Amino acid sequence: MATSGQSQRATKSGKEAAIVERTLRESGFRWTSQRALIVCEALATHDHFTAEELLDLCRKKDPKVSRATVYRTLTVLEDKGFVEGLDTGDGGRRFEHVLGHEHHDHMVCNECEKILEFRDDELERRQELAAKRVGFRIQRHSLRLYGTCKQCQKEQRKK
Amino acid sequence: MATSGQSQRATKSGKEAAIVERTLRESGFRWTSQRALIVCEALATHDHFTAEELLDLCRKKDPKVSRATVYRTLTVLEDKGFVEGLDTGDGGRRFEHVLGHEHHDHMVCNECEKILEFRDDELERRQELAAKRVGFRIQRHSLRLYGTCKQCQKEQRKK
DNA sequence: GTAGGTGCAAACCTTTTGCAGCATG
DNA sequence: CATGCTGCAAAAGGTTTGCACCTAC
Repeated sequence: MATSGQSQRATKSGKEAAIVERTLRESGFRWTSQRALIVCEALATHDHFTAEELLDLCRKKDPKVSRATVYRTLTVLEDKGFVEGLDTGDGGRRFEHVLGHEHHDHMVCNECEKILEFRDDELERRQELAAKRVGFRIQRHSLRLYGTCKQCQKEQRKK
Repeated sequence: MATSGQSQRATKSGKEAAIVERTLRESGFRWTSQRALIVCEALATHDHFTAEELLDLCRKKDPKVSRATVYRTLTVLEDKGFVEGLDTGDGGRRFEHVLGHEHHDHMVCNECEKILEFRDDELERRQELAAKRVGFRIQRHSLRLYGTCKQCQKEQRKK
């Protein structure tokens, strides 16, 4: 039951799961049914999910997946770069899958908690430049703008 | 015992503490000896401190300050913009005081945990621009570059 | 005098860990 | 069949909260 295909159709996320499988196997990890399920759910979610939410998703399909396994798998996925953790600023953490997504940054609405994604090449370039100036080698970065989204601004004006 | 001066000399951080005092009073908060102490220690620290470290600093001067009060005061200071919280990426949080500092961003070395500060006006401008494009109003932002600092790169090369 | 603030301890939440049993390679 | 992985429950951080007492205004 630990084959790559599972019952999923040959969708984009099916292909992506296969990439994860291959990479983990090549790194000496075993490919278990739990990992297949967790990876599948993580890739299928287009939201920014918490560990707990991912656990819930997995338990809908297999009620006995343990919290510890979800955490352990998330760690592996993060190490291998398939998933990226974002601090939400209030002590919490959310994850997003990276596979098949271009790099982007985030705007977090303080009112509705919505997360908007954006990208600006010039921003990326300036960061590289700033790092180069002091001889710092960037491995990854995190840019988050906190504020109020368009919709919530409108609602505030109504009051 | 809740006067603004305390025993501190009329230093920069003395003046700054007075600003915090005035602002909090004007917002309807009471100025207590505990808050004076916590603010004083937070302003005097030039490092990026954790809540626990701040508690320790405070307890050196008054051993009975409670952890809860430090947390509650940090929340107020953060709300009022005197202090800024940074997620360290590993689930922890550190704070830095903002008063008298220009805004800056951070590079975090994964090897030695050192935090370098930098600033780039063009970066700030591009962020504003990106926000404007989607009608987002920025309240604050957080940009962190994770990687390896100059020194640690050297040491890696030695090996 | 009365909010609001404080200290204490317990509660909370998220994440990690020890261990015995199980499944993969 | 050996090692790595899982599930469970307990432990470990870090932060928040309920409550009785205290203190600034």
